[in-house]
This record gives sequence, C-alpha cells and structure tokens, in this order.
Amino acid sequence: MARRVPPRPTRLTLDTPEDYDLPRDLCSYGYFLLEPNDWDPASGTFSTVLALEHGAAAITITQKCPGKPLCARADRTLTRSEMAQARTMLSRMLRLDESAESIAAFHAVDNRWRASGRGRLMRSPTLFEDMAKTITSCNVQWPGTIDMNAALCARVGSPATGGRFAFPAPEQLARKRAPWLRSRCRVGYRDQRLIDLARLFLKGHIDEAWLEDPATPDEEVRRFLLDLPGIGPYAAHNIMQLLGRYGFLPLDTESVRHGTSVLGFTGDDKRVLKQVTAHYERFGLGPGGQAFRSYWLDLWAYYESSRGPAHTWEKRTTGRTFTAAQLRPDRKDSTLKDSPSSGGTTRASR
DNA sequence: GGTAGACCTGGACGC
DNA sequence: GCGTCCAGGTCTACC
Repeated sequence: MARRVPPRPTRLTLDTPEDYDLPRDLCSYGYFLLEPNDWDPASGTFSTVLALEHGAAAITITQKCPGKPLCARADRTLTRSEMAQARTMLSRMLRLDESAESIAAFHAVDNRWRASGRGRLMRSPTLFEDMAKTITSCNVQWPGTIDMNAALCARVGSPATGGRFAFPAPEQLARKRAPWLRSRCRVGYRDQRLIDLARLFLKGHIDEAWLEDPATPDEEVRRFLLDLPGIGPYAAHNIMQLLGRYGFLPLDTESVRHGTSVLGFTGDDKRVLKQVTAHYERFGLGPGGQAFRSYWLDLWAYYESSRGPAHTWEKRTTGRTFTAAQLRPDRKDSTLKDSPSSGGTTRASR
C-alpha cells in the first residue's frame, strides 16, 4: 500500500521596505485584533487565513528583525497562482507596497513620528474585507465589532486547518439571507447592508482598480463611497484612509473624547469636532493631505499610554478593553497595564 | 440644509 | 439576577 505523503507547506519570502518593522507596522490599527487575524505577542508571530483560489489557507508570518524580509509559511501546498495571490494580499494587508520614501513624506509633514518611524497602518487583504469590517465597526462598541467579525468568519467564511476560517468572500456573503445573517452573526440591522455591499462587488459595480488608482481624484472616490449601502461620512472617510488617501478624518465619538480629554477642547460635540478638524488641518486636510495619520497616531499613542505598546496586547484580553466607558479619563482603572484580563470595550482600537 | 427618531446589540447601572 | 437605560453611525422622513 502506498504511503500517503502529507502536503508540504509552502514557504514564501516577502521583501519589505528598508524601514519595515512587523510588530510596529502590523499592530498599528485595530483590525490586527479582528478575525481572521491573530498576533501572538509572546513569539512576535502574525497569522491569518486567506481565501485563495483553491480554498482557504492559514498563513504564519515572522520577521527576524526590522528591515529584513518576512518569512511566510502556509499550512498547505499552494499552487503557483495561489502563491502570487497570497503575495498580493499580504502586500496589501501589511502595506509592503508603501515605500520608505512615502513614509518619509509623511514625516516631513508631521515630524513627531520620525524617531519611532510610525506611519504605515495595517489593513485587510482585500478592499471588500476593509469595507465590511468598517460597517461592522459602525454604531457598536469594539467588542461587538470583534464578535461580528468572528461570527462572519466562522459561519460564512471558508475553513482552513486548525479550526480557523477566512473572512467571507463577496460571493459567500451575497448568497445569505438577511435574517440568517442577523441571527447567526449578530450583525443586527447591518445584515442587508453587508449583503447589498457583497452583491455590488459580485456584480462588478465596485471598480477596485479605479478606487485604488492614485490618479483617481480623492473627491470622486469619496462621493462614490458615500453612495454605497451602510457607508456614511464616518465610514467613507475611514475607507479613504484604508485606500491610502489620508486627507479625511473619520469623525466619531472617539474624536470627541480625544478632543476634550487630550486636546482640551470644550463645548458641545459639534463644536469639539470643529476644533479637532481645525487642529489637524496643519497636517493637510482634503486631497493629498496627511491629517488622518497624524490624528490616528495621536489616538493610538493615547491607547498605548494606558494599555502598553500595541504589540503586547493580547487579542482575547487587552484587545477587548477598548470601550468608551473604559477609556474615560475620569475612570480610576483606565490604566489596565496590570490587569490584562479586564473585560470591556470602544471602537477605539479599530 | 438641518434635525429627530428608528435601527440592534450588549455593556453599564440600579434595584 | 433581573430590568432598564444608553452608546454607537447610518438612514429616512420631515421641517
């Protein structure tokens, strides 16, 4: 009887920009805490599940030291075309396509981040996942977003080994009925909006190449996004930054908290938001601006000041502690560095 | 153009 | 432990 040879895991080497630092550049945006992503602070290993041509594949990524290539290992043998697909997706997700020169251009506008080298913000392997994740972060606290993404992967996504699942592809989500999605994935009224978005992708009504093309004017992209189901001003501006268009601020309740507790602004919410916008204008608002990165890195620095460096956050403990209530400056235990098991919530770590 | 209320879920809070 | 209140962004109706 012929012995069955176990499939050989495919290994990939991913070249990085000379300043790339995996813990810093991956743990830069809350999506690193959302399924199917998983960062292990102890080993400095990132893993995710990609939906590839012949099924889902779990990918593990490490980097020996900053500036060195990334070592990626799949849990199965990938075909040649799947390898190319995985490279494209990982490059998008980790912003490997953003050069050191591009980051330097940001630092020229806001030199506060030059020493730490911050500027690359993690995103999803596909635009569809970025948009869907943005919708799951609207009108809900951060643990709700975490739970919705976990359920979407487990109930709708494709399985990989080890009981892990990829994020649903548009065709998988488009097949679902709203009541099913609502009851199984706890997405609430977002059910139909997620399905409609998936169907638009499936029908080719969302031209990814046009949206990603730097030659496409920011204002046209913004107007297009605002017409999509479930996408309002906050979501549109957030998707803009995920597309690498940094001149727009996704203003929400976190912006109000930041404006009052960190920047010291006063007045009602509307007035505070106006002052926040004016404050970040110096870093460039509108087409070609950099204001978002300055704004976001300020928020991130605030979270790290109470939770410790993001690359030390445990997904199941610290990663769930971002709630408006827990981030209130008047809260006595808002510093949770010593109590990583505390529960809680905000869209803060988005 | 601006405003109010509904949408849905889960955390916070009071008893 | 239970019930109630409230936070959260988008959408729609209305002024």
